[in-house]
Parts: sequence; C-alpha cells; structure tokens
Amino acid sequence: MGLKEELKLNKPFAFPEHEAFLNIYYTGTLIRKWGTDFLGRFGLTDVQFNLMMILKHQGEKEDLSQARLSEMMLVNRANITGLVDRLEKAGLVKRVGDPKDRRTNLIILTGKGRQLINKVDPLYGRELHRIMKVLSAAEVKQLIRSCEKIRANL
Amino acid sequence: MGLKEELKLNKPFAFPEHEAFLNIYYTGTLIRKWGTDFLGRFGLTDVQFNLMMILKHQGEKEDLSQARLSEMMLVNRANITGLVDRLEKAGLVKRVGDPKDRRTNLIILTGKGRQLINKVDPLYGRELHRIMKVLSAAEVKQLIRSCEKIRANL
DNA sequence: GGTATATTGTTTATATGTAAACAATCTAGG
DNA sequence: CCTAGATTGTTTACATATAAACAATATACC
Repeated sequence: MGLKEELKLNKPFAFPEHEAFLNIYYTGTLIRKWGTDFLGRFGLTDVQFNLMMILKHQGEKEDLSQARLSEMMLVNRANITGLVDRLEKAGLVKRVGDPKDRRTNLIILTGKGRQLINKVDPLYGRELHRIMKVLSAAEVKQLIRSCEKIRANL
Repeated sequence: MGLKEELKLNKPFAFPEHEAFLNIYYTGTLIRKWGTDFLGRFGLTDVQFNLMMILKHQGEKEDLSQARLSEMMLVNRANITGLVDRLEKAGLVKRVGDPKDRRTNLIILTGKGRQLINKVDPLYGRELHRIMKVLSAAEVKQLIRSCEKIRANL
C-alpha cells in the first residue's frame, strides 16, 4: 500500500522524490519496530541484537572496542556505555581490558551470549528471507544501488 | 559506497537480500541524522519538524488530535504528550479543546509556528531534491515499489 | 624527556521511543 | 437511564539517541 493510504493523507505527494524519501524513512522505522518485536521473544532489543551480531561476525578477525562498536553502529560512543552495561548485567557480554591501550575496553561475548546469538541468528535470517523474497534478484540489486546513491548525498 | 566498505566489515554479505535489508535500515538512520542536523539550524529536531509539517499540510482539511498525530507519525501516543509540551513551550503549537469530545486535544500551529514552518518547508524541499536527484524517475518509482513490497511483509 | 594534542570511556542534561497503568470521558446495548 | 467496554491523554519506568564536559591515557613532535 502507498504511504498516502497507509497514513491516510488527504492529498497526494507533490513530488515522487519526496514520496521515495519518506518511503525509506518510514520503511526503516518499520524495520526497526519489526526487529524489536521479533527479538523481544528472546529478551533482546534490536540494538542489543545488532551489537551481539557484530561481536559474532566481525569479532572473529578484529578486537572490538567500544569506540569501534559505536562507529559500526552509527551511534555516539556515549551510547555504548549504557548498552554494554545492560548486556553485561544480563551476562551476555564482557568488558576486557586491552593490554595495548589502558583506555580501551574490548567487548567479547560470554558463553551464554554466544549460545543465545547462535540460536537467534538463523531464526532472524529466516525471517529476513521471508520479508525480502517478494523482491526479484534485480530489484534487490537496484534497491542496494539506489540506497547507496542516496547515502552519497547525505 | 557499499555498506561493507562504509562499516569496514571483514567479510562480504552472505545474501544480497540481507545487504538490501541493512541498506534500508542504515539509510533510514542516516536520513534521520541528516534531518536532525539540517533542522538544528532552525532550532528544530526532525521529529518536531515532522509534526509541524503534518499540522501544516494535513491540518488544512482535518482536525488533528494527539492520537491521530501519533498514528501518522508511527509512534505511541505517550510520545506526543512530551513532544507537544516542548513545542508548546517554544510557542510553536497550541493545544485546543475539542468541543465535540472533552477527552481530546486538537493541536494547531501558532502564528509563530506557521511562520517558521513556512520558512523551513521550502528550504527542506530544496535539500531533499538535491539528495534525490541522483536517481532517475524510473529508479525513484522502483524504490517506492520495493519499499512498499517490503512493508507489506513487516 | 617533556609538552601539546588527540582519543577513550563515562557522566550529565535533554529528546525520543516503548509498554503499562490510570482517570476522565465517550459509545453501545439493554 | 445505566452500565460495560473503548478511547484519550498523562504518568511512570525503562531503552535508546545526542552533545558537551571530564579524567585517564596515548601519541606526536620538538
């Protein structure tokens, strides 16, 4: 359904570019809501899942400090403090001192955290496939290209 | 630039659909950040601007209660309380009692609010055009279709 | 070696988001 | 009319976001 109908707007969009811009904005918002809802069954928020997925997939080859995590998650480093606090309290991650830099905390999954993310990751992947399979391979490719073009101007 | 490079990931995406999904998520996030940055010059957040744009464009034909605003902005109605509080304190909007329903607040722009949004709206539109003009008309149309298809499954 | 500059993680103040509970009010159905 | 159920806006408790300031620590350069 078009945004005009979804939001029950009383007039159509003046420019298709405006409609496209809002489509990304609203779809991004709804993806976040969907993620929060899906992951809530496992006691996680979407942001917590994001961080743990980075630890699982990127952490194989790279030590991940709070500053590096904030960069990959596109958030201010002040955010990571509380986020790691909550995950640490839940026993899912641990702060480890970096022997090469005493300012730095390296964040690693605990056994419990690894076990949880190993369970949730494939279930999440399956849902993601369900959501995206309505697009053809060409549409997927074009969507990626269009998003990249837009980001280049932001 | 691809997400892999932007986030400096150490391995490529396993599935294009996953990459497309994250592209929307991250592009939505960056659009929000861009908006906050651009609108900050006028003393507004992107959320406050959103609400005022709805009041300007949708308010012409429809009385807008807090509940209706929360529906159009895809947020919980509890949010609107604080948002309107802040805009009211800034003198940009007003709460008006609905004569037909004493539970309801109708939200309207003040003179000052209307003046501000009339100034910012065209400037915002120009920036939006700058950002989106890298896409052809066909790409814009396809982007809208793809987002709609994805939302249908969320 | 010593000093200026940069970076890291934390804290604070503020804005936004959720869900759940509440009082006030409306609506439907007898 | 009256009562059961729904809706509205608010409050609370919490999770997430920012920017700005801070102490601790690294780094770069003379």
